[in-house]
Amino acid sequence: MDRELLKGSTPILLLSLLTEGPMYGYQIIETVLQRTGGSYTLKEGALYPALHKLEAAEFISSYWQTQANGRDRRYYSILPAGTAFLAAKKKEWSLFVNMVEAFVTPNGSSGTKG
Amino acid sequence: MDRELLKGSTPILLLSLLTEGPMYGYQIIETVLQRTGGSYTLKEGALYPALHKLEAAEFISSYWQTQANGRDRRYYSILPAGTAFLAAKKKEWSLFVNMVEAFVTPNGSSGTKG
DNA sequence: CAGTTTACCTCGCAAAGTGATGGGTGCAAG
DNA sequence: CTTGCACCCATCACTTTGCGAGGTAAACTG
Repeated sequence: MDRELLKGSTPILLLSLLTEGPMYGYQIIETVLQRTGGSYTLKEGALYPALHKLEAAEFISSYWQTQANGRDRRYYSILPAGTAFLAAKKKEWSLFVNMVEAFVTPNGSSGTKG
Repeated sequence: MDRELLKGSTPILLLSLLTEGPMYGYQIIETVLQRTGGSYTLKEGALYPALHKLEAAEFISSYWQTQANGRDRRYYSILPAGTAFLAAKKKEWSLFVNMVEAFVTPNGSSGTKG
């Protein structure tokens, strides 16, 4: 997967994931890895800064939770502002996709065969 | 349009445009501007370095052409290697889009309403 | 006790886009 | 002839983002 293509899509991914419920960092990485069948390993160096930025913007909030075994995990959950931001991002996303596809397939031919 | 989303999509855009025929820099900017209805202004600082990189990789080639009025224009045209590269990029692109959409719409709902 | 897994995080680097800036030509207005 | 604009090329410093590597620490495994 082209890393340059990924740039900018991380917030959408994160916010989308969090609409399914609170998650912690390590879990997010594992989830992305599993759902993409191993083709996309979200890196810690990309995840944590992105999470912190989202939290600083008050799109998500975090809380520490201690498990039965004593380990602490930092859970992130989406805030109303994050949901609104995600909705805006989704629109931007489809605009972006439509734009690129318009150039890639100017005549409208469905050339996306895998 | 989110500029971070655009990162990495420029080569696909450029190569796709050039499959329609040779074009020069200024023309590319104007074309993108018109086709997107003014929503995406491809910047010179993004275009020229991208074009030069593509040429260095021998995906495209350029030639200067003098117009009737004496002005010179640098035309770029796609090479066979560029066509092949574009095909690979297209696959990556659809993989990428499918991946993001899988997270954005996990249940498969077509929620991309304007 | 040592190694692996879980779980958090930061830092230096590379790649790409933005805004600013600059060079030069042709043409119309004053 | 000078000013200004449209055309046309291009580079540079800065910012953002992801990557790879490194660091800390606790619990489980052998």
